[in-house]
Amino acid sequence: MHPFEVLADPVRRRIVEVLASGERASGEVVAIVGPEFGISQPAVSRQLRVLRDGGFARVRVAGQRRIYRLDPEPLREVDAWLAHYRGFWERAMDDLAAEIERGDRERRRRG
Amino acid sequence: MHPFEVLADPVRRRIVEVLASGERASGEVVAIVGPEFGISQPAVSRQLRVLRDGGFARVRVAGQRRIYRLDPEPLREVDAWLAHYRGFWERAMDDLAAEIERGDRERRRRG
DNA sequence: GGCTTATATGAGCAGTCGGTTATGTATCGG
DNA sequence: CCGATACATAACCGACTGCTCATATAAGCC
Repeated sequence: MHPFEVLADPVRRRIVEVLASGERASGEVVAIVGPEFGISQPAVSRQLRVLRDGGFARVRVAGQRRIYRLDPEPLREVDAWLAHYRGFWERAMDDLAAEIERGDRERRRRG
Repeated sequence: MHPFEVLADPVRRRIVEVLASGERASGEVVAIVGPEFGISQPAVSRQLRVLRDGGFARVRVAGQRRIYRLDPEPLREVDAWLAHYRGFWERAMDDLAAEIERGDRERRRRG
């Protein structure tokens, strides 16, 4: 699954957010995210699986707990994809700035 | 539609790519993207609509043509979201570097 | 005006996604 | 061992996505 596809779901984005603050057991993620979205334990568990399969999360078994930890790799991929367009939008920003500048001059000229 | 949701589709990502290289008429986008994905004109047209609705593209009417131009705003949103995690993966990179460093010392020590 | 070109939209349909309930599989604790 | 706990998976289902073909809309050209 493509990273963007994984991040298309709000529950998964939220889980990424949660995991970014540190490792969490599956049950902890359920306790946080479940109520927020009004979804059940299996629903969260499946989203964790998608994150795993998508490379966003690693699991470690600790007794009866599964500890999830964020893997930054796919996020870096997204960043790399985005980097292609960074030049583009900075240029657009410059154009906008130039436009505003031009408008200011215009208004000043008119008084 | 959330930017990530818009970018979840490969056809739409490709169209963003195409538009990043400059304005294109709808028909030009169809001519490029259609064959690449083996999809019809209406299919491309509908993806252009999703990009429009998602704020990724602006249209200008020129006679019977519709000229599409990329709007960087949603891309910047994605970048902003990602920025929260940039620190996280840089830290992860440092950890990895430290790990490699440690491994190197280990190997050196063992000869 | 009537034909052609450019593009969008409607209707219909198969496939996928994400949810639910029910159940399976380990591990912990007495 | 056995019940409780933590988590994953199975089976099912409704909603949504993205495609197709057919058609609508509007401008360009003679």
